[in-house]
Amino acid sequence: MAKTHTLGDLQLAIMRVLWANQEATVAQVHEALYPERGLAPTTVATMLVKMERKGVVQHRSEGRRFVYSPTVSEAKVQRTMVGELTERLFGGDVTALVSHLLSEHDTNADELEELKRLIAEREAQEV
Amino acid sequence: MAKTHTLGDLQLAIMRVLWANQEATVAQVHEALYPERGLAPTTVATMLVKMERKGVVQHRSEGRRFVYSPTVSEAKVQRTMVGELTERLFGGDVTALVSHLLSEHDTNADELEELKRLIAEREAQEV
DNA sequence: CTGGTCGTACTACCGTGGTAGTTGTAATGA
DNA sequence: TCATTACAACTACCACGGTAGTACGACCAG
Repeated sequence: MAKTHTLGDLQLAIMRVLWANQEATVAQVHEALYPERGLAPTTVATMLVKMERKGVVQHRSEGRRFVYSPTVSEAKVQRTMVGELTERLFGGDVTALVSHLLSEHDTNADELEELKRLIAEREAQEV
Repeated sequence: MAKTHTLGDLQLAIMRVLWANQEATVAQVHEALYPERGLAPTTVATMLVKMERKGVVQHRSEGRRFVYSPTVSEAKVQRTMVGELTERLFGGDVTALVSHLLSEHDTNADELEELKRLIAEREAQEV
């Protein structure tokens, strides 16, 4: 059931604005997204209503305006969505996903260094 | 608008059957998926029609039956979908995705070893 | 007081994934 | 030959992401 926290493209764009600002009015979100997307303000408002119904944002009234804030963290959304994709595409095998990233995405030397560092860091914690 | 190669859950399940068997009839796909999903045969057939319209499978007639085969590779679909997710969720930063995997997904020691091996392998090619 | 503007509420529409019933036809078996 | 069955074709729905117009109430400027 809990299809929760799987967001579409626009929804993620809106969340990014909210995550970056803690909270924002419809107008502010619209303003932030307009340059790349050129959406109508009502589109953003409608989407926010849908997102609230779904439980990923909430709002409070400030005068006539609604101030929206996220109710889920970026990390949680990432966890859910990456987990779902890993499950669907790699049968839940995380190393298969990383392996894929290494072979298909042309990872450069710097990135490889960075990855080694991340793993070493992780190993340190592990103990 | 090449939104191509972004597949839903059932579509991926169907593709996995086709990838595993090179080709399959509707009945064979249905048979393969029935245990976990309990779908009607017509559901599979309808989905295959939609997938063909979308260009990810093709079919040839064999007597009265249709034999479907994939027109895109698993690697290509993975590349597209992982790429999209990476873009949407991590602004295209692959190391951010891996970092996320390491911190949120509880990666065990064996997996870490495996990852180091993969990176070393990759580094060897790099030179 | 009154007209425009700001901003939410409501409604609508399209595309697509997912699910399946109904129908028509062709093959098959009694 | 005729009934049953196996299949594909067609049609229909729902949910949801995305997009936006219209309507209505509040608020501000003359």
